[in-house]
Amino acid sequence: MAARFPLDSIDRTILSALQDEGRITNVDLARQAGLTAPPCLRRVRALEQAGVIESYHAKLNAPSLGYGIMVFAMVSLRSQAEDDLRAFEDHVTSLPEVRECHMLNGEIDFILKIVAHDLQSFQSFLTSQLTPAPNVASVKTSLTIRTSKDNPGVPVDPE
Amino acid sequence: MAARFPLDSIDRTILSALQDEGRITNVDLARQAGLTAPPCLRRVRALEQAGVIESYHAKLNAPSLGYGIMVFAMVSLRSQAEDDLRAFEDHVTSLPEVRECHMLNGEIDFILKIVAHDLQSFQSFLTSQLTPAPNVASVKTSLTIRTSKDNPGVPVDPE
DNA sequence: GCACAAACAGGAAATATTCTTATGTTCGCG
DNA sequence: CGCGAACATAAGAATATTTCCTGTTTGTGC
Repeated sequence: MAARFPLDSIDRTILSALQDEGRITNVDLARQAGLTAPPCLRRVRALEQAGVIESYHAKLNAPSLGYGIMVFAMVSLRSQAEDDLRAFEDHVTSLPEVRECHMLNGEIDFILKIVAHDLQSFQSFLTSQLTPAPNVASVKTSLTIRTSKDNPGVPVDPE
Repeated sequence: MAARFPLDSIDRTILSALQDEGRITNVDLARQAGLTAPPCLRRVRALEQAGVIESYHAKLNAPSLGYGIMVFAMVSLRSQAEDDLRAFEDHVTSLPEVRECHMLNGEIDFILKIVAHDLQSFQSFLTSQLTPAPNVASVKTSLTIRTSKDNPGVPVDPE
């Protein structure tokens, strides 16, 4: 669903509002978009169908759930053959502590966003699950001290 | 709202469901949690109030909105004095292309997640907004080739 | 140029569903 | 036995969703 779609100004207003406030009611959304409820809902459904809206999620407070640690890991592999890349991706996909995995260009092959309950459990995760994984050449990790900006998605220009 | 809160198994079920599916109806959520609607809604409201649920967001398809490029930028500053760190954070907060800004330990001071319409607009953003910013010592950027995992938030263990 | 039909998008009204509040009821505990 | 906490039931209000209708635009044939 790569969704090439002609998005007009009303669609963008809707998308921006839903990205900011995913549980806004359709009535309020329609008001913001300058529509009545039915056509607004039709547009939302069409945007979902087309894959422009991929999903909806609650953003949770990690510390409240016992996750006090967030780490970025820069991983380099020994082989960059497609099969080996896939194998690594499959491996990290199966690890719940790994929340994001992005393949990069340059010397670093992957950057991972990892969460953990505390430093100790992160260390044990690192040495038991990540560093010894097949084909891993090097792992450099950096602890997050604080996050000053964490906006979802992309800017939605009114246009 | 750092929210220390005793979360029982039902709360965790609710949080997990909302993190996965932010627009689930309270009726369905209650069914999953093994409750009727009213106590389920009370719990959701309490979790929102306590800051365990911070917000809700639609996840949008970036390419559909014309954002084909995602980049990680590793930034080092000349001074790590708190005022200088804050100044840099304030600066990137004002840049819509920068979606995330995390302060790290070690040699790299910040990692930024940046989106752009294309390589050209990213280059111009980089050279006009980021590299020449006050106190910036070095910026290393890595283009995202593909993202194989992009899960929201944290794992929610049933416990 | 003009009439017409088809396709499209929005609005109004009606219905179904959900949310929300008020009011009992049960259970565990002191 | 009384109390408080948490849930269920029930009712009313708000919302979502469907259906149908209207206006506009587009393209076509005369």
